[in-house]
Amino acid sequence: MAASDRREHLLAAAREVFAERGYFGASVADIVARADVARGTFYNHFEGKREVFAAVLGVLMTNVLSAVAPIDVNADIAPQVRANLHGITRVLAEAGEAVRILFTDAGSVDAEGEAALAAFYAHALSRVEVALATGQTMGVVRVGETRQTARCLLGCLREPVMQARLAREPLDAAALADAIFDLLRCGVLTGEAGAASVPGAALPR
Amino acid sequence: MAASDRREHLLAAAREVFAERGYFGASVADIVARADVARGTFYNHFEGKREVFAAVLGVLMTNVLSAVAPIDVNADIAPQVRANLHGITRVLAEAGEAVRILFTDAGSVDAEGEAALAAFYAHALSRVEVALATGQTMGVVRVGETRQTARCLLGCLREPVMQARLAREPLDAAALADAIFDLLRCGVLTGEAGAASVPGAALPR
Amino acid sequence: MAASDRREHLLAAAREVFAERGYFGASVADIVARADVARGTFYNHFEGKREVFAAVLGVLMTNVLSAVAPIDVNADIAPQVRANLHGITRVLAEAGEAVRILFTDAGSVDAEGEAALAAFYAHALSRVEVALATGQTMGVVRVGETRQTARCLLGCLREPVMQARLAREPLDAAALADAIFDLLRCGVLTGEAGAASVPGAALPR
Amino acid sequence: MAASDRREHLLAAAREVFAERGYFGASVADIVARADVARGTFYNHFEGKREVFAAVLGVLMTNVLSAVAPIDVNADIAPQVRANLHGITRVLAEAGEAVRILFTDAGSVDAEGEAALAAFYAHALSRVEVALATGQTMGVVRVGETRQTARCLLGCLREPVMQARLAREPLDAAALADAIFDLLRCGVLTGEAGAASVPGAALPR
DNA sequence: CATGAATGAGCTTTCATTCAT
DNA sequence: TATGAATGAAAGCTCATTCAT
Repeated sequence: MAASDRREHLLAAAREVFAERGYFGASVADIVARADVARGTFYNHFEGKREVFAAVLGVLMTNVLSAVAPIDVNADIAPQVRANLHGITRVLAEAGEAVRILFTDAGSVDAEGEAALAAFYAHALSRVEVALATGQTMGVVRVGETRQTARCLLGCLREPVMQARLAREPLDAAALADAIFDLLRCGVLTGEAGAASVPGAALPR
Repeated sequence: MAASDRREHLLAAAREVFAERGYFGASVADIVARADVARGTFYNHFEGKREVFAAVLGVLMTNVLSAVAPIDVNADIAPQVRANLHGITRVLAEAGEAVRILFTDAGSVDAEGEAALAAFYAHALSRVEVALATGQTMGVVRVGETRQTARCLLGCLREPVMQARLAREPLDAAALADAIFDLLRCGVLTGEAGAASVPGAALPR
Repeated sequence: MAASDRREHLLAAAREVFAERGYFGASVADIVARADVARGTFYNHFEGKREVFAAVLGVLMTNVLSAVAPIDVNADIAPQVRANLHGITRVLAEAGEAVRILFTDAGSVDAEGEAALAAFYAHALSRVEVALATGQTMGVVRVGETRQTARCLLGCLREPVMQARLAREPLDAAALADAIFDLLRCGVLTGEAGAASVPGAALPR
Repeated sequence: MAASDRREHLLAAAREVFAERGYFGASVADIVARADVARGTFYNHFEGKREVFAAVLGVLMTNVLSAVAPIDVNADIAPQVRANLHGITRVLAEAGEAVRILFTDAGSVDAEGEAALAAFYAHALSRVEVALATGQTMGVVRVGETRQTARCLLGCLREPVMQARLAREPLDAAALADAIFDLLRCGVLTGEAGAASVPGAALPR
């Protein structure tokens, strides 16, 4: 078997095992048993358990990020946002159990892993924040704070996915995307479908 | 020292250590060192590492749940929702680093821990769903799917809290609660502050 | 068993195993089997294989150095030198097989070990060199180069000891000490028992 | 490349690697990397790591032994001894770092290696002992014990060489040979340059 | 109850060697 | 003969847990 094929084979096995047992619950022995290779073979292709986890994680991160298309500001915004939401939820649904690697384990491996995850989220969130700010300038996003809102939107993606996994129910990517879109449309998009008043000012506190 | 004090003392030490290092990064040695007691003493009060973690987690879950007051349907709904949001975010902010125990580690310990977490979330989410359904009946919540929406709302709480932790920035509980409330008000609450049209029907799909 | 007794017990076992198999041939499993304790017990008392080796080596170095008494320059020099030679060879003979730890393994463990050994020898050799220089001033040591000579004297101790071990013959400490002393007396000590002429000048080169 | 050239090439690479890292610190991977050949090629030319080490060691042993010329009993003894000393130290100086292979690693590989080394030394030492005994018969060597003395002489060669390496200073072969020769001349050679009295009898014990 | 030394299963990793190409 | 991916035995080490004091 060619070296890169073997590496992919091991990567797939590792992904399965990490998805099933988590980073700490998975042993290199589990991975090589799943891949049906000898222990040493694993170490011919990866530096160790830590590195293969990073590689698996990297694939997941790339998949997610590549599911988001840039917004064309000259076209209708809402359909593009909706398409992106569908794209991401579809990727997450395709990842199946492996989403736990990205959403649960990545943050609990070690300090370095936490830093890598922080960098990933910082990147993703800044894209969302920029999009929100741009939308505000264009008048398609209601004015207001963007940082917490961006994080909330991320949570709207992450949480339903993880909850579906916890509840052992299949993830309906389309339904989730629509639910989030509805939240967005009636919540952050202005215009005929949006809110008439400035949020945070209408109610006495 | 009385037995129950000793237990509380160990529990506090365990909470600190788990918050700093995570479940797998924390050792019983760390906990007893933090509590300044002998190893054996630990096992006089807890069955083991697994159980003390469950106890720490239980306290956190109870704190969060107890921060939510029942909605009085005869009074204004919105201010009550807002108060509850402020209550939860305040509790989470007070938990500080320990939120990682609830939001990150709890789901990666083992299958049993995952089941416990699933039960906790099932409980919490069902309360939100019931509230949403009640609100729909009362006409204060827009009609539509409730399950994914409830999960999204949970994500709106969890994610900003965890992102603040990852970014090593202090959590501004009030600002977060307001941001979520704005999302709610313009997104899921109907009436004068909400959207005029039925979500999901306005845009061609 | 008291902690320090256990440590001594393990140290003795380690010394035996290292003496028999050498640093790399010895495994921690061998040591704990010899000491008849569990693996973990070993790690309660030593940081690891490397450290227990250093501890064993430290004992040997201390034993050797403490076998050498300072020379009293107001008394006869020769008998004191002779007594020191007997002291060292006796210590080395008592060490038995363990001399290989000091004379063979210490230098091949790693760079750090080599540095430690270099420091030990630098210390020991500088004492010999100072003694030679002092002797030259007093007129009891023939004039000439001291550094290589000091190293030769060290070799006169080390080599016969190691050769006896290699030949699997018991080390006759007294006979060795006398042989070295004879070499010294007729070679480096001047006076009636020494050489009459200046070395290196008598023969054409 | 011809088979024997390939073998020499690997042998040279192995010698360098063993000299730098020692037997246990060196891996076959290091050797083939140094020789810039594939792993399998190594095993086409040598049975394994153990054998290539033996081959490297054999070259070193041969070099050292061949540096010693037989003594012509009809000519002056002293200059011949002196020439041999210079020959050996020159060979050792030329070996550079590789002397550690002969002087340090050879004895710590395994029981078989120790036996090989014992045989080498037994051979070398018996030549020295025979020379000493012959010298005694001829009256050019002082009477007395020869075995320990022969070992001491070996130590006078080995130790300064190793100490120079440990101290990371270049080996001055000529100076060392002279120092040893001075020791010999005033210590073991009788006659005009030697000691007047019988060693071991002059001092009260 | 408090203590802390002892336990040992289980982990990650290394590396000399093999063998199909 | 050259190659280099695959092999797997064996190593050092960790740490949750036990139990005699």
